[in-house]
Amino acid sequence: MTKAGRRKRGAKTIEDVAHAAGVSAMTVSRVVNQVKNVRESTRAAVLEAIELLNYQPNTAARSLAAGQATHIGLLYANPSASYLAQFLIGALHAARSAGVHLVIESCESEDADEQAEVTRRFATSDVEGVILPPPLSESQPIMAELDAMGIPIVTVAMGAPRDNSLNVRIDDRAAAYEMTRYLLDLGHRDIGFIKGHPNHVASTDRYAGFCDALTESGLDCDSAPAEQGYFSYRSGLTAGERLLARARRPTAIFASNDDMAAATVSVAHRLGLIVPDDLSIVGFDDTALATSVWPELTTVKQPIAAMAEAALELLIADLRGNRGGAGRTFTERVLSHAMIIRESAARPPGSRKLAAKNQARSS
Amino acid sequence: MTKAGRRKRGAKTIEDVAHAAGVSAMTVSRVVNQVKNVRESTRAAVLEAIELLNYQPNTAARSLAAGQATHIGLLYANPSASYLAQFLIGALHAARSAGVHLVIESCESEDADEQAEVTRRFATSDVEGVILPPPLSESQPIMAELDAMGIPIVTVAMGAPRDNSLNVRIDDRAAAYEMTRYLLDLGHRDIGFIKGHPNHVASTDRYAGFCDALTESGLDCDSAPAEQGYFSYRSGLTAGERLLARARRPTAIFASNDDMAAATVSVAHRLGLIVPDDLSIVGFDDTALATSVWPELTTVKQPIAAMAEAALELLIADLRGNRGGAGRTFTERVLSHAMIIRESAARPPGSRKLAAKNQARSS
DNA sequence: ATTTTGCGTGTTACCGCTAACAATGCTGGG
DNA sequence: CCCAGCATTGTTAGCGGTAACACGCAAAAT
Repeated sequence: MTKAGRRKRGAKTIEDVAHAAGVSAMTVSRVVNQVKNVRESTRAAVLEAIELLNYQPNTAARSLAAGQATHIGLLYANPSASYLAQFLIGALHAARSAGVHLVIESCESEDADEQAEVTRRFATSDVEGVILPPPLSESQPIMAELDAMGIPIVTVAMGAPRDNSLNVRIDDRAAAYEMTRYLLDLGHRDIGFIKGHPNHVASTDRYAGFCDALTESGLDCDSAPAEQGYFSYRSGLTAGERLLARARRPTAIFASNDDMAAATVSVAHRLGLIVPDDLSIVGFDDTALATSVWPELTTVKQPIAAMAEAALELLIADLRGNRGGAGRTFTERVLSHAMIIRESAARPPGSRKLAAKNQARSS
Repeated sequence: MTKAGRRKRGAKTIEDVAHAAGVSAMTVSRVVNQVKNVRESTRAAVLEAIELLNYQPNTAARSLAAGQATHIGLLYANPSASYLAQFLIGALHAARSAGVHLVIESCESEDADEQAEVTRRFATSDVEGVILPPPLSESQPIMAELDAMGIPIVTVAMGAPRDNSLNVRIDDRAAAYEMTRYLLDLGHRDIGFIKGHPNHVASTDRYAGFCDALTESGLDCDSAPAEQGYFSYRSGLTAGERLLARARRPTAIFASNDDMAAATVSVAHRLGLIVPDDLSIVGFDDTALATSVWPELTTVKQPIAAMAEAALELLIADLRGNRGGAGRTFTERVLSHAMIIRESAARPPGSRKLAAKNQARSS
């Protein structure tokens, strides 16, 4: 009677599985944790029992017994809301399968001292590793503080890898190259560019990719119209206005993220330009904003949730592996991006017939 | 030596605290869990020891021992990204203090059968309660499925409370009333309204609040220009266009959420109208979009994160309390909203002098 | 005065799982 | 044939808490 005393309704335990498979609990544990030294036939029997009973290990018991990491920190600072939402979803998903709690905290300040302060308070609680999504993945003060406390870090979308650290990113340069290539193939020759925040390495990479494509097509990148932006909608407004006020107006604009692309769409409309007939506009990130404006934005999709998952996996692997004491080494994971073609880009004005012809060809 | 064998670096245990306070571990547990029957002096001693050692209970051990809920489900369907981000942050925060894991899943389908299907799969995993933020908080199929499986639900921002359920919301009607009152006080008499999704009770409430204020000022609500929207940016575009195409153009527009307000701003700009000089536009929710458009939106702030926290707390309290077996009863929590005055609303055109005078008065 | 309450606290026995070690069985070398 | 050496599996002892119960003692009841 004590046996079922405090147990929850119907939850299967490792003991149930062990009994069903005719082995000991320890063996089941070994199978579940992919430890070697289990005979193939035994493993199969256990797996079958697990399947049969629909056994799901109790994460609380697991981390208690193993003394494993249980709290992973996530420090963020106002990226676009949709970026954050997707990132959180991915992180949460990974956290769940790893049986780990996510402790999230915001750090909005730009001031180095204050960032360090927030970080210290944060790290003093009980996080055993920290995930740093952009833009914090570029913050020196935060990383220095964490390093000093000996807390492992995994950065996301950081361009300048540090020694002895983990990083997850996409190939921004290649992605920007592809997008530019796409515009060039469409027939555009006057392509304007809105740069991202100068502190982000991703900004530089995207611009580099843009130039790669231009150069490849025999165009001079330095003479291509480019304006500085800061990844915000507001900055996109200004940059867009400048670009469209130029004597020789570009027929296409490539903004370094969707927020700035959306702002440019708004500017174009105010000027009475039809997108994409008079002007093509493309973005980067494929955040929710890309599909909420009209026309919907052609953009590059970053696998944000997947990146968050990868980051957490990397960190946990490091944490677990590191308990042995061996120093960890630099690890990076590059996930793949994807071009998302929607309605905001088309052939440049004056090439309609060509457009129609090609449309027919491609269908 | 076995004593410190598997223990993690420096983590304080309940035993440490007990020793420091000169009591047993059980007593510390009682203090931590706010159980009664602890003498005041003992409690103080324990609290002091906790403070001193900076003790933080191990959530894994706690939920293992108590057999408490460990996984709370969160089913969502594309609300605006910034709403979701904020909601997740709040939920995560509360989940952490409760030592509970959040299991989140999306359910985008509008189809009843499919919703039921997703819900069933979701609930079959091991969630012990489910949080339903809008718009899912209005979904009958999902709630019916969950009810059938005996899984407690807490809805957020649902207008039509069910028997035997938990709900968290703000007073949409009062908030909309206040906002309309604000526009009226500014001098507006022709105020257009963009309604929210007809399936949401919040939409009805907001419109009711709008009417309350109008009626109070002796205006007829039925003759006030109102267009149907669906909470999306796109629907705001259409509604905004219709409203501004009217023969008698409103001097102010109250959109039922920020997305639609932002869309209306965009339409106004396209028509060459200056906001707020020619036209005042206000929104609802205070999502990130409100501050990313220009001019920044005057809006109503929903305490989204706090609502998520409240929802989780309510659910957990129910879960814990319910283990006794007593049927749970209807509980609702209404959080307070706030008016956020920014730059998108001003006095109607033609009342500049009055505006200046009042400005002076109010400062 | 003795029993009854019941409050405040300690003891014991787990929760479900895994580290460390022990035991078992098998292979092959001396 | 015995035993080292290895692969495989079982046993024991917790991880850090909490439920349930036992216990001591003062105030209230008989």
